[in-house]
Amino acid sequence: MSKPLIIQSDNTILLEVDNPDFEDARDSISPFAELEKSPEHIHTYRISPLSLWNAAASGLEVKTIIDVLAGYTRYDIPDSVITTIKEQMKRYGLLKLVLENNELRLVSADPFVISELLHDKKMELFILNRIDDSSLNVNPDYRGHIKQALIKKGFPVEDLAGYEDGDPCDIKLRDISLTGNIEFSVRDYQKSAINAFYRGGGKEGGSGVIVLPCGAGKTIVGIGIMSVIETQTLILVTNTVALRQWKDELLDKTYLDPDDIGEFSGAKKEIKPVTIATYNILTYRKDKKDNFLHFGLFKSRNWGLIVYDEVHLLPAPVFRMTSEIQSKRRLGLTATLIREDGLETDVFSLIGPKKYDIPWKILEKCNWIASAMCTEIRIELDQETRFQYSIAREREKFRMASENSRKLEIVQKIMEHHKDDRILIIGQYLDQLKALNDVFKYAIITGSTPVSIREDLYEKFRKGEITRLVVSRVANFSVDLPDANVAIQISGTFGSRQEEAQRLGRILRPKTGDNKAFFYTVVTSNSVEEKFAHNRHLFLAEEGYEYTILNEEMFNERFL
DNA sequence: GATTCTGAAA
DNA sequence: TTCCCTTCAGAATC
Repeated sequence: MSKPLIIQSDNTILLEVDNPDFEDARDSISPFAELEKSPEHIHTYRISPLSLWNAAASGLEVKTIIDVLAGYTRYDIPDSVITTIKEQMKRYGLLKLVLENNELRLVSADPFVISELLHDKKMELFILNRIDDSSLNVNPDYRGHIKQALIKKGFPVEDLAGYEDGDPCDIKLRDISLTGNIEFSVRDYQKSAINAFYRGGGKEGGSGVIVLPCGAGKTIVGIGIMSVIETQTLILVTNTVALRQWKDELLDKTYLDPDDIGEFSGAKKEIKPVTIATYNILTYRKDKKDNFLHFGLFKSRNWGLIVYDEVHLLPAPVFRMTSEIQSKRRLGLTATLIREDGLETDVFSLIGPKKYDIPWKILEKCNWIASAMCTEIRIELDQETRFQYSIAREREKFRMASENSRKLEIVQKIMEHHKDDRILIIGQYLDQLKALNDVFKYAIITGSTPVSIREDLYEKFRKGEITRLVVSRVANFSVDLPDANVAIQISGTFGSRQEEAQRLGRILRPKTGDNKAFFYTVVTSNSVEEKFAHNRHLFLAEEGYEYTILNEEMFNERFL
């Protein structure tokens, strides 16, 4: 039997999907390579510097990587690829930040690296003086900036300068959760994540990112880490619902007193030993020229740990603030390290390297999340719109294809097929959703739906009083959106992988019975939408999900 | 004092 | 390149 991998000298890896070893090979290479393309038969992965640095930081060794590649490759591994792996892996830790004699020092075993830095214009600002061949004394105020500058030069610094402990805070986990009275225990993979973060105890275990899918209990990991470090903690979240959730979970899973947990948002400005704040309020400015009004929150207490929830959404100004507080322990939590704005290296150097992740498929096997069947249905535009489309300007085409009115028929057929299921219909355009709702008269939730009505509908949906819910892009943000077992996507943003992950996450909470969920995407064929839809698949393919792609004829055969 | 509305920013 | 959602502060209203 031939092997599934072809490794090319441009550092790409071709992976054959129909090979019996496909799944094993995929899971083995994903810790150090990023998926780039995923059409039907051959997937393309890339071994990039960043993916190798993250791998090095999470403890993977060169030998392990080369053994994996050697085990699955069809032809010899090109020498240049082996060289790249060795070189880049070595780069992580080639420069280290350490604290010696109360001075912040950049040290390296390689004197040439040190002399290279001494002759670099950009580094002049940071370097105080040269100590010897292997170490430089640098300005501690620029700890974050130094790491940012060096990673751009291709040197991911290993930061061993240690952390300030922060004021202590008694955070103990309960054995039994308050609500529901169920015995509460941290799952094995959550324990591994906590240990990975705290590896090395003090110095190494100070900062980094933990990657877990939606619904896998990132909050629990965060709380677990808080209970290990036991220090006053600042938690940053994306919105007020998440804020409320963190608070509820903290009260439910730890012995913290409600008086010890503060809420820092538009509504309240409390600062307590554990404080939860929104990104939004931190980046608030009266005027573009103003300073950030609430920047002081970072320094208002002697925090020992800063938690960044949904680190892939971290706004740029918060990065800037973060570079000022590199002596604080930092934990990033996310479902995907992918940022559409390419700030991945900033996450690496300012929050920290990836410390732990686990493929979704493995959680699925253990039934921690539901298994999902993904189907994409491609349909034509009707004759009239097709003509309009052909003469439309490029920028209007995407919207026309997205709002293809024939999508309604397909939605209807899918819903008939899933008569007894709980269905979310997710779309991007309000006009489209309203048009759909004029026909079906289901409950609809958009940004302008008041919170009280949202909660009422969520509640009814949870109880099963209503089984269909039409939602706009609120589906991407709203944390309290109830779980369903079928999602139908009728339009989406320009190829956002994140969005796809988020929306699939909506149906992944474990189900009673056979633990199955269904994810449908309806796309206009031969249009720009098709191209973008393809890009969205990338992330999911990386996590091992397959898409069945049906044209209208095939769809009708299966669904009638 | 609490709620709801508004517009701006991202 | 889009459109949309969210959040904030401050004003208006109860």
